[in-house]
Amino acid sequence: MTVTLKDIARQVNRSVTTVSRALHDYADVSPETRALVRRTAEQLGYVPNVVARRLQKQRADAIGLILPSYGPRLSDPLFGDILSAAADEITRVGLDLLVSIAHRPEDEVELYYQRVGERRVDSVWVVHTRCHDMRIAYLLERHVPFVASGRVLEDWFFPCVDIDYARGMHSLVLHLVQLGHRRIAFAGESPDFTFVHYQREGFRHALQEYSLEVDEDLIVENNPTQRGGYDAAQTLLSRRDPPTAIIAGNDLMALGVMSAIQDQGLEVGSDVAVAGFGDIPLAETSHPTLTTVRLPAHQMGKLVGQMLVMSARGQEIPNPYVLLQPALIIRQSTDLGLWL
Amino acid sequence: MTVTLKDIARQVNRSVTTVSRALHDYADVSPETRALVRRTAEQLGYVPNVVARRLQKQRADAIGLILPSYGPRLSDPLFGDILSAAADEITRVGLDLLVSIAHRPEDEVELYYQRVGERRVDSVWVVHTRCHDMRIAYLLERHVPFVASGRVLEDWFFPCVDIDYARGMHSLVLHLVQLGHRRIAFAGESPDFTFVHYQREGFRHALQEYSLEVDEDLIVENNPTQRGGYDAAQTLLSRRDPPTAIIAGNDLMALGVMSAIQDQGLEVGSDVAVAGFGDIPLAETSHPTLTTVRLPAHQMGKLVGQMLVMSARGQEIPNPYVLLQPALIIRQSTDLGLWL
DNA sequence: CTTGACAGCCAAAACGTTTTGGCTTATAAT
DNA sequence: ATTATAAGCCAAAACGTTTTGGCTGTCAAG
Repeated sequence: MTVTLKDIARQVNRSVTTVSRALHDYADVSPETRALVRRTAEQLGYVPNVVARRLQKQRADAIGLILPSYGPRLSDPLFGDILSAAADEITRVGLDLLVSIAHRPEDEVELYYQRVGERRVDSVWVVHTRCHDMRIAYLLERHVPFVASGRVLEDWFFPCVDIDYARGMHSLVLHLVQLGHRRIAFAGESPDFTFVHYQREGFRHALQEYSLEVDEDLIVENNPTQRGGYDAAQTLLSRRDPPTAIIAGNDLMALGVMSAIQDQGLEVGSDVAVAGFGDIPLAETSHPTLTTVRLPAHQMGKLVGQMLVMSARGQEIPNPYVLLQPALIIRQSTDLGLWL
Repeated sequence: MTVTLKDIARQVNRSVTTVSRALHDYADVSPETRALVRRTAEQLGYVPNVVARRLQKQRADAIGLILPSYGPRLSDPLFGDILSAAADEITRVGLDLLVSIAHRPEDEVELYYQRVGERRVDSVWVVHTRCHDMRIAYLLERHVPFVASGRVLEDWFFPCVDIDYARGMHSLVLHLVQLGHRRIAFAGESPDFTFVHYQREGFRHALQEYSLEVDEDLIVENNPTQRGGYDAAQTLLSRRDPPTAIIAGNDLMALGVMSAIQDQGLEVGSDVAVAGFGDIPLAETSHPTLTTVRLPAHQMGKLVGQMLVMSARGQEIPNPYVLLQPALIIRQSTDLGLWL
């Protein structure tokens, strides 16, 4: 049925050893034999059995990704881009990318342990880090190779790619300050997540740098959805001294913020400025178009993928700590002059 | 370093055979031995090596998904739901889900062959079928086990889950006809895709059923994005006898259609009715909210996952052809009376 | 006392690769 | 004529598991 090295060996009257070595271009195989083996393998339709190879080589040739079903949605446009870029780098070199779903945080850590213990994967990819991430503590403790997309606050050493949210926030605040805004709000996800922490930190620092008072009541938390943005904006706008600008933790929230403003009979851009993070496709086509911080998703995925490959091969990662820079994209939601 | 059956065997003074059989609850192991083995395995932290097991059992215990990077975006909200539901069913029973990325259609078929040939996977998942799908022809010809989400037009027999787009379209047209619409347009993706074919077919049939003329000029094709919907709507509205209702092939396109209508100074719902397919979260929060055909994404993923598991195990699939029914969700974009 | 059944155990083979260490044979150097 | 070198090949072991077929001893039935 399925063709093995043994079949080729029988056909060409050589040993399995020689056939294997011929296919791997070892020097101790004569050119004639090599050619013969090659030809026969081709003709018989030989395909190496990766499972056998893995057993012998004691490597899984695979990378694990455990997706929290409760956490970052697969449908997040940016995450989709990151994932496909990383998957590309991983499969390009013949490794597999295994995707599992975890329903509860406890399951998640358990799954990491299983996957690595069972030798299903050589390295794992940790996404959506928290400030104090027990997954990372666990993996470090067990010496499991991994790469994280996202930092932690602890001073631990591990390969990690992240985006400089603080700086993105800084340029956003500067932009708003230059437009004359003095009361700026931030509505983001739970600050347990590292990126939200850095968004908040960048927010506070920037305000201070421009000598604005940091009003903690203008920093609110909600779900990372349109609904969450909508609700957060309603809360903010119903205060007796509402903000004149609202920065949302992601673009979907920003769209929700815009809806809330419009539902209150106010105009986005003139009455209240709005900005988001991400630059998803919708940001460009919303009404008004959305000012946002463009996150280099593809680049991030590509880098993570490359680092995961090195990690899985047990190679040293030359540059294990990368911080990517985002770009400010100014559109109508903060600058009405951009109305066509 | 890593604990194997041999280590346990040495420790408990039994053979590897007995240890293996003890752990698998074979009857020819005494209760005492079984308990001893269990305890020792636990204490030593034994985790079975799945690669060795796979080699012996001649199964990959894995399912392959090859995602066209050019085709259905991972970021499609519905696809994300389908994927996570399917991944859940697959990983729940200990199988792996392997994700690869294909950049060109040719690569894709090649990847299928490789993955199966190399014994990386036992079965594959074909998504986003075309009316005449060369992947399916190929897999059938080579007797590769697979499950498709989506039908083909040929009368081939293979396990497949799909959604009854024609019926969804039918209920949408009925809804619009009841509201008095006589000139209804459809803007969808390329009819090469099976689901678009059935959307169009359902569209034509429904019009005929309600004795409306089928104007082929009102059936247009564009990209499955907001931009595509926007452009399609502009084309349709610039005709000398424009439609009074536009059905879009998916919700993102429908949002684009709404933008185009609004940009022309018309009102969505009163001047032109709009409807979509999918019921993504945005549909509920857009202005106006979007009438749409809700597609049972989670259910679909779950079913596909279960069928893939059976397929990978070489089991007979009891019900290999399932057609799921969608539900019409009426909102403001077709029925202004629903404005709050 | 013999026979059969059964409980409990295990050696060995198998899955398909890669690697190790050596074995020939031929050629070149002494 | 011997010795060293190299080219070309291969048997066997290893990776960790499961399965096959058989072995030994005990006990009950005849």
